Amino acid sequence: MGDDHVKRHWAGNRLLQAIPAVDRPLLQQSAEFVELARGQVLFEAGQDVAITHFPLRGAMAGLVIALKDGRTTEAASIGQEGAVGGIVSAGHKPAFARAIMQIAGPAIRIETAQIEAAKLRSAIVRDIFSRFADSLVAQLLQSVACNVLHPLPQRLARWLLTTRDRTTSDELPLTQEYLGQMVGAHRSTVIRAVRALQSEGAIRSRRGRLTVVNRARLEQASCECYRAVARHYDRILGPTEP
Amino acid sequence: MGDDHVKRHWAGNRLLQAIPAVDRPLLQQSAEFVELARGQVLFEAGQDVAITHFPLRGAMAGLVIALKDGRTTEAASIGQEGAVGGIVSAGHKPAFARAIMQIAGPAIRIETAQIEAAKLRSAIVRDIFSRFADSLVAQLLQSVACNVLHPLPQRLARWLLTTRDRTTSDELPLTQEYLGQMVGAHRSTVIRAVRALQSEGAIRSRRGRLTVVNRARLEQASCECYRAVARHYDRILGPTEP
DNA sequence: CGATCAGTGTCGCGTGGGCGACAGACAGGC
DNA sequence: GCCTGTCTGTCGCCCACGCGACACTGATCG
Repeated sequence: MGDDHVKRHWAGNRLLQAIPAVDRPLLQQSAEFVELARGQVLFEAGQDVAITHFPLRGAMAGLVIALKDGRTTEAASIGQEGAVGGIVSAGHKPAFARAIMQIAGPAIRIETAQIEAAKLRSAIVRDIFSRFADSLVAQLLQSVACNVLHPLPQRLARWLLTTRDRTTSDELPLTQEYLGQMVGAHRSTVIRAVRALQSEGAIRSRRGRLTVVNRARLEQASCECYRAVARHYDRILGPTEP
Repeated sequence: MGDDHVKRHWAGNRLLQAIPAVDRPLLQQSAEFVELARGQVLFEAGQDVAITHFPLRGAMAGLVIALKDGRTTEAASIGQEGAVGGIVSAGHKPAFARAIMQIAGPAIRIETAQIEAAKLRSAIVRDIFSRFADSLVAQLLQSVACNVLHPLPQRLARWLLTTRDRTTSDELPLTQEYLGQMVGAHRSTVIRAVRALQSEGAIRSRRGRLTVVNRARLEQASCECYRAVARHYDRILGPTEP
């Protein structure tokens, strides 16, 4: 309920931060502060999404598509600039993808129904969520093209850059095996790409931890897709501080 | 304006058809019936989307991502089950992708602002568009995964199946070169796949025209992605007649 | 009726990357 | 300390597909 953590961390998510003070009480009432572990599933494909999660600084969730053969890919990622839940579709509909925590961290959880209520009441709230939905779709559109047209090394660099943006941190705690599942590539392929980036001085890779040491170099190694989406995010959601 | 064609063709689009009679007048007033040619651009990336198009039977639009090097891919397709315009994001925001007619045909065009007005007034209208937005996102999510995990022949079969569904027609007037741009593959690769499908008796290919002769075989040749998305469409938008 | 052009089909080369096997490094637990 | 499990790194095979070159065929138009 009216958790103290909630108010303290409210501004740690850009969507929540943008909600005008007048409209906050209802949301804050049903809001809870939670710590989410890596790998934690927020909802499964096919489930109704009763709760919407707003990742706070450092945390990142992913929308993951799982195939019958067990392989998975991350189709979109969401960090402190957005929310995971009934974002695009209002009301209760079965989720199409699984939402899973890719990078552990704090979040605020609010009942989706409350958000819907707030949207009905406030044009600004509607606008805020609609903007984020638009950005999310942009991310998806570009990823569809990127996945089919760009070789893995560039896509990997792109993924690292976006993840850095989502978490606002240069330290990414993840194994390369995991990384492979994200970008839909084999582990050995990932390693080759990681090593290349490392020898260019863009990143540094240690056991279970990956550090961005030179953002500019990384951007140079990435395909244009990163910039294209980032620009749209800035335009629609307002610029981000690095 | 109150074009006679409009009322006659209104039910040719499933979204418009679902709009309750009470809410129609405002929309119908600003609606126009148009014939759209293949290759016609509905809006460019970066433009504001003032007009929303509702394809009618036979017509299909695509959201296309263009790269700097000139290559393009279709990230999503929209037919008589949906609309192209300010679907996900309300209000006027720059479009992220280019919308282009992939298969020529009729459509109804309505000012996006009118649709927004109708959404404000009617919960059902809101629901209808929100459902379609949800389906569109599902299509995108699956495509991201599909493009990275499935080989071209399966993806091609999937594309043909969805296109068949969008246009509700077994005759697809398109060249293989064009087909290649859609699925993001080289022409020669497309031809190999087409020939394979043809020898399995799933399709028939003639100059600038492609015919689905055995839907079941085509579905067998496709990856699971087709079914996954089609099921979601049925669940969210209601079942389609074949 | 040939000329031209758009579209289809064939082939071979080169490579990105999937896939599996195996060998080190670095932890934490005993 | 050693042991076990997790993570990183290397290597080689092989196939899908990008890419370009070239030949064929059906339409349209003077």
